[in-house]
Amino acid sequence: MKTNSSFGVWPHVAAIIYSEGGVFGLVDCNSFYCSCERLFRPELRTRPVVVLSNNDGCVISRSKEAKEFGIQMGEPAFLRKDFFAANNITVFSSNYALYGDLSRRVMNELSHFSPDVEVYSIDEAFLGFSGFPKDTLPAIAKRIYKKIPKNTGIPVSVGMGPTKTLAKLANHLAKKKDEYRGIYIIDSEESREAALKQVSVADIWGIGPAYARKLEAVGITNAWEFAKANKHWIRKHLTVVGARIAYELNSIECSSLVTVDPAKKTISVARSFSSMKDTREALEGAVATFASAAAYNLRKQKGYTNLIRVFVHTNQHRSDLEQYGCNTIVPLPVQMQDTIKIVRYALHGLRKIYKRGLQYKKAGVILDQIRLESDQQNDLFDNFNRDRDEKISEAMDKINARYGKSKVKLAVASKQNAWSLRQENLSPRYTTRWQDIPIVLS
DNA sequence: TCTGGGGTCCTAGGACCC
DNA sequence: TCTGGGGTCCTAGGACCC
Repeated sequence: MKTNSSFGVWPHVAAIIYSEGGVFGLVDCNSFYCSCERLFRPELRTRPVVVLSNNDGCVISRSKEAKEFGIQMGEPAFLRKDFFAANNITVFSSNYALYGDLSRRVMNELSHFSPDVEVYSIDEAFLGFSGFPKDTLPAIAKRIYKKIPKNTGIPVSVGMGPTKTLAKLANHLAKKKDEYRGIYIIDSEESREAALKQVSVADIWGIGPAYARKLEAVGITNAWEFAKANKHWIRKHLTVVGARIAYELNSIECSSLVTVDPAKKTISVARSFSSMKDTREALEGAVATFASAAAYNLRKQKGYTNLIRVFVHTNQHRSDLEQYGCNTIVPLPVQMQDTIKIVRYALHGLRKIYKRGLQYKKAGVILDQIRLESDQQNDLFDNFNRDRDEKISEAMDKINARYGKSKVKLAVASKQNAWSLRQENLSPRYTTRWQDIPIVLS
């Protein structure tokens, strides 16, 4: 490919560089899940706290105090059980109903600071500040830093910069270095250089362990060196993804704000079982339940799936047991969205891969090739009663919305409680369940 | 006994079409 | 002797994110 631009093989970059320079903010909640739990347990405010993943499997959130104990992200909880007890570290099972609700409150507060908010994940958002006078940014950052904890109880860090990657990097510094007191703003060449020199390549947004290893192997260790490195080398070894990151670190915008959440292209539901399962019936119960949940999410975004994947595998951490893992693709004759058909095809897939006599630890269902309703093509030879099955799903959704999740489900999804989660330290749903709302005594 | 879950994007290669 | 080539779609695998 040959172009006239001096950007050679990156014409898309040439197109972007001449657009107006923006300003982005990244607001990130500190130890989000731990902060949510502490909100209703004020006595824990200065105590070490950790939150565990589904099934109480591994550590997924740590308070500052817990990090100081050397507890790592992703550590298996059972290895640390005694350590937690010995050091008086409070442990919570994850409570997504609570975190989701508090996340909505934080995002709502953030929308008061900018008309352009990209909710990037449950605990962070990008804000657009293009057109805001540069000298107002420090005051805005300070207001966000104070207002969010005041109004929601959740502490945050604030980063700002001319690209999303720089805002993210600024946020990283704001959070990691106490001297910045939760705020870092890149608004000059000096502040950009100072920031890049303090961040190692592995901590750049988009650089994972594999890319970091490649960079370190050629002597590139921090973000400043990466930004200055040869772009052809980067393009070749880190693909266009790496090249975009390098440009963004040089204040050249390659990624813009996404303020409407796009429809998902795949929807997956998968769980590890709290204890291993060996019967086909138990796996059928799990797969039917996962397929039902996935189908419900599919209908929520008004999508239709064209292809279902089903997978199962044994416990990979048990070298003493026979290992087996398999996934299968079930192409669908017509696109579909109703629970009854999706469960039927998912179970068909399971029967193809199920092997007798093994101890299964995990299963999952993935709906793939999702298209929007408006794109739907009717198949001339469609011999299903689409109308009937879709009406049943619609009725199930209505009943469940009114009387509670999973009040109505397919019989097969009730087969044995194969996949029930272990949640030994679950907090109440303080904000989303009437019975769990805290009572204040005056 | 016990090791999470849900996504996206990029690339290379094959199938298929005209 | 000479045995196309471009476009699109799909998949698998790898890398990344939270």
